[in-house]
Amino acid sequence: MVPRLTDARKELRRAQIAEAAVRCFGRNGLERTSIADIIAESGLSAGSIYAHYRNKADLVQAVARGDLAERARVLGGHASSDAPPDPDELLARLIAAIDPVKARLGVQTWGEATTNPAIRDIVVDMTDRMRAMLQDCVTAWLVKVECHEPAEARESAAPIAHRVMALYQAELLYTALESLPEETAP
Amino acid sequence: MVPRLTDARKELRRAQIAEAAVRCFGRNGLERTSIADIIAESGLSAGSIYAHYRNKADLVQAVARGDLAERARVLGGHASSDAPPDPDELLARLIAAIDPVKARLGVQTWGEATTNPAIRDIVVDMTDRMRAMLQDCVTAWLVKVECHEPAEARESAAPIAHRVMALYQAELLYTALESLPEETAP
DNA sequence: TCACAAAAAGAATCTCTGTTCTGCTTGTGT
DNA sequence: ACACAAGCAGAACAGAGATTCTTTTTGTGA
Repeated sequence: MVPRLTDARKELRRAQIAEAAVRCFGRNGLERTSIADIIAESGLSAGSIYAHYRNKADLVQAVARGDLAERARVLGGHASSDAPPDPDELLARLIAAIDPVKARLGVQTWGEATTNPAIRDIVVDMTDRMRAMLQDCVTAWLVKVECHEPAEARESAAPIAHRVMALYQAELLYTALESLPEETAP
Repeated sequence: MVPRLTDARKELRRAQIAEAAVRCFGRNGLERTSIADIIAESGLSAGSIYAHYRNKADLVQAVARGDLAERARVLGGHASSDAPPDPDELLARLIAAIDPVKARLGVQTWGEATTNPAIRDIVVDMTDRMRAMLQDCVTAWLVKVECHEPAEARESAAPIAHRVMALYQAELLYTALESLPEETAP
């Protein structure tokens, strides 16, 4: 009993594959991206990809999870600053941080979620989590800046957070629709 | 030179095929629906389908166009009543009219639009048109109920319409995510 | 440095799907 | 009522795509 790729190395390969997949998905969509495309984009081979992901669905799932997690991370960063921004400012910051490629991937993920239970669970879970973070942020603003009572602030924050979330998602959609995917090299 | 299907009959067949396609798409998604699925759902045959639509992309396009057109029609009906509703009421009415199957199809269409220029154009065009209708409605409300000057009302209506649109689209997304597609019969 | 199992490459496979082709059937103008 | 082109069914085809299998390479613990 001896050799196996170190876990760090293994994770690196997974990331390499996932990143290539993100580029392909952003360019051609989840379903129109073939394994061959990902092979070309990553510079790896079929065997290698299947050694790291059980199948394409597994890869798509990992990519979707990663994308949403990153978006949540960015949101967390902008939301939990010392001086809580007002809701308009919060929304403006979130919108400013939107990346077109990720926006396309996100919207594709929504489409996939409508018929794919695994993806649906990921999207719903992440959306709920992000909304909760927004609510925290708005609550902090209500308490610190608007001098609300903490008890009641949390309640009033909920519908505001809901709206910020909705407006952010709509903006994600518009960004996705406005940006054209870059062509693949000839 | 003699016989050809009357135009009405031809349109009927197209509709029959399109409706079957809508059911399939709502259940399995745009890309995971095969022509065989649509054949089974419609009770027609490959030959017949290809006699009425040039290919699958053409059918998808027609379905997307039809779905968006219907949504615009519904919006038009709710928007252009004698007593213009205030924006909250307008939004509530739009949301109440959402059908889960159509919501799923709509979200799938967004996903497809991110990488398919033909679909993208349809979505963008229809979105703009719907936003304009909302703006008309909000303008009417500002003038008739809030007693604004018509000249300035149109301008102030724009951002309100934009927000109503965004909140409506977000709700479409939530409906699509919450509703599970019904299983196909065993 | 060595031994060897895991990992990677790339060919091979096998299924699935869009589209076309071949006749039979049906609706329409006369 | 009839003739005949269009409509339609269903088999056939071609191609693409996911996944697996075989062989070569590579990284790790001793």
